[in-house]
Amino acid sequence: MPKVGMEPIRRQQLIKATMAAIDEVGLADATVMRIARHAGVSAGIISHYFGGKDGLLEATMRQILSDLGTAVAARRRALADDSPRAHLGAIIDGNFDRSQVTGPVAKTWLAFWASSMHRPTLQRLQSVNDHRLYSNLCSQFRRLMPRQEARRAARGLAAMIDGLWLRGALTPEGLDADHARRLAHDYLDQLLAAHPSSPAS
Amino acid sequence: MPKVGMEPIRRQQLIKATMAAIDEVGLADATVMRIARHAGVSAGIISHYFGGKDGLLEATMRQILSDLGTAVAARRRALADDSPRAHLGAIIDGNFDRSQVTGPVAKTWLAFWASSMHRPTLQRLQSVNDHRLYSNLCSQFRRLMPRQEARRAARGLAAMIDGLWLRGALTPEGLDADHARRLAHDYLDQLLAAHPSSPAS
DNA sequence: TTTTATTGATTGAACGTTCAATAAAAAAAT
DNA sequence: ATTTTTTTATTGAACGTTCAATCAATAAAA
Repeated sequence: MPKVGMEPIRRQQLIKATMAAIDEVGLADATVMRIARHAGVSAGIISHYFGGKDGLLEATMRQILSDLGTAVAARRRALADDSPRAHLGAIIDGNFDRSQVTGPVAKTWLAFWASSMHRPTLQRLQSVNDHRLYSNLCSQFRRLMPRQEARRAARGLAAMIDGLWLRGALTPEGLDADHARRLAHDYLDQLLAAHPSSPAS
Repeated sequence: MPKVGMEPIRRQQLIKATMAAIDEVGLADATVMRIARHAGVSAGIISHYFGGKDGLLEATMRQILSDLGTAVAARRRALADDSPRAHLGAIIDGNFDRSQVTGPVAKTWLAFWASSMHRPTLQRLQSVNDHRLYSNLCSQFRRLMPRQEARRAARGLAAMIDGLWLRGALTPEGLDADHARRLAHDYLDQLLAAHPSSPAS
């Protein structure tokens, strides 16, 4: 079947296969051969398109982060009003969309999260993403409260989002996105309730 | 140096060395030889005392969970009053003690968390521990609100605790336990504020 | 002298990477 | 249109490395 212009197709195939393999047996046992089998290709092709296993893993993490960023940005762009609460709500919803919070993506994300502690490349990606979330939250809270408090609120909401999502990834039944979203929104309401310019929702 | 009664000493040594190795290079690169070197012994001894690498990893996770349980239980026993708020506060504080939230323990915990998704033995340990936390939280909230709401509150607080801790494990500077504790307590206050029999703190 | 604790070289399995060989499509030539 | 040539995509066996586990040998206490 070799045709011209296979590169983007194969890259996408292999990234998806990587998530499937990690979902199936975990990052530690996601060998190149298992990933290749998921994609229906041979093991050698991975080095050809990604320079090696590490390149594929990095590309996979990039894909997940990029999907997440897209989901958040789309919801913020579609916002009716420009209030801080609306933006913060959109950020929450975007984080619980996460281009399907479905099993494979969630487990892959957590696996990368853990291994980003010791792989500089992944750590950089994770750190950039993390800073973006924090800074987005912070600048919205900043419109309603002094800097110090805004920082606290941002840290709290970020922790809540990550915590809900982490627990979702670990429970065998998977994340109940609606339930998680509701808890996060409730927390957001409580954070805003103590401050003046927040209309009762 | 071989003496009689080395077993408990070596076991403790090796468990500590396991955390040190995971802190240093991550679970994936924590080989038996590296762990043994950290403990100042040979690689073969691991199989002798733990039956193999898996046995050592399981024992290490058990140790962490047991330390956590001890920290929480101690604070609850030392409580002055028996109010739900006091118990919940003690649970929070115990979780942010975690027998030192210091680097090695925190990173080891997160590493196990991630790999518990695919190792049945670790998953069982993690699940038992998780259920204990949730059920403790739930029964205290239950004293102040109807079951449905108590469940929600317990889920929310558990997520907040895990989220704060997770973020702490990932930031290079490590977890700021005081700050995390304060955020969790604030959230707890907000959860309780909406309900009758909670005196203003 | 017996028992207990420990070592470290060895073994076999598993892994990622490489690369010569191959197969299929595209392009060029007839 | 058909054949030939070139290009692109892919394979899978071979290689070197790394790891966990084993076990005969050893060393120190009892």
